[in-house]
Amino acid sequence: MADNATGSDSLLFLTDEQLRKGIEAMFFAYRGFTADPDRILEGMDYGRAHHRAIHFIHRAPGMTVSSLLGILGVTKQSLNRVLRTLFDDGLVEARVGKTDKRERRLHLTDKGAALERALSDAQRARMRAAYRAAGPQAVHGFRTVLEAMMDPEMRRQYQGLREDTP
Amino acid sequence: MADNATGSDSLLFLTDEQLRKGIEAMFFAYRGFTADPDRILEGMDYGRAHHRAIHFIHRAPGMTVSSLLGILGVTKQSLNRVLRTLFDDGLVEARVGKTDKRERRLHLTDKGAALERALSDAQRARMRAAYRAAGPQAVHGFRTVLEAMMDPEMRRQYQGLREDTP
DNA sequence: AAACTACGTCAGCCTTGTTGACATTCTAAA
DNA sequence: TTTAGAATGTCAACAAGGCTGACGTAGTTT
Repeated sequence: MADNATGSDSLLFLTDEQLRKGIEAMFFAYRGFTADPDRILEGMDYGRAHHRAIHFIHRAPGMTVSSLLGILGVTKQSLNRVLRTLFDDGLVEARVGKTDKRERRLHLTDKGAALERALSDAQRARMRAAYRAAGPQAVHGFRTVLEAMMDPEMRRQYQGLREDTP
Repeated sequence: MADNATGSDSLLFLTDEQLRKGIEAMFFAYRGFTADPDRILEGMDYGRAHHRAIHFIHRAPGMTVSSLLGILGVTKQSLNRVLRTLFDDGLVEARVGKTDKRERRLHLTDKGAALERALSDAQRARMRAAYRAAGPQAVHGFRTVLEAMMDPEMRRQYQGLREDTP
């Protein structure tokens, strides 16, 4: 439990009203969270789904299609539609697995990495501004609560990603 | 700025790596955030869009269509499709404005309030568990960072809603 | 050889967003 | 008192990005 620093561990932070505020904060903040990348993407032929794929391929290069599927939590048909355009446009390339040739190991091309940078620069800029305004203590709390909100399976994905090159 | 409680206001919390963790935390946590209501809704003819409308009508009864439009940030055509089904199914009713008869003041019916309760009970349960696990300090930080992430306009919506009955 | 796995693909459907155009009713201003 | 504008509803068409179901092709494992 927390360290009761205020002296009033009054549980007032668990009232329905406080919870409602938290719920709405998630709703409004998520809009801000996606707004900047969305603005960059619009006009291109891409959307938020492409952003997510690019993000996670960048994060763990060499990731297989099925592990990306697991992280994104969509069907392979849905992901495939996205990946196909990324292949066709030369943003992502798939290399046949070394030990298991059925696997497609996903990597960003230079072009893909450039777009990734543009998107994540925009998203990080907002995040950085928010972090800076809130301070390190708040950031720690922010992360703690978000982690506690995740489904256990997602929490594993969140914590467990590593360089996916065996 | 923050109160530098740790003695090391090292700005290490602003590294790209820390920001990336925050970004992914938002992504995974938002999935958990919507999962429970989505489960309730599926099988009914409703979706997340209906949930949002119901939530905000509950929160500020008597709200006009255009202010709901402003909060949700969608087009009137899109909202109308949702509202129409809610009217037809008797979850929401529209009362003509007293002073301005062009306005439709939105209210939940008993049936609508019942669904709202089911949805928000589920969503609050997860939120409450997360809050309790994280503790009051963390919750405060959570809210602080989320607020700082919002667009200014959305922040006003977040802070400014009041009983919308003039 | 048979079974299973990883991946791709076709086809069709749904929700929820978008634009554009237009109609109605009511308010407010000239 | 017209007239402009605001609040709302609605029709049509389209797009993104989810979904299911079915099927095919490599490659692996048993």
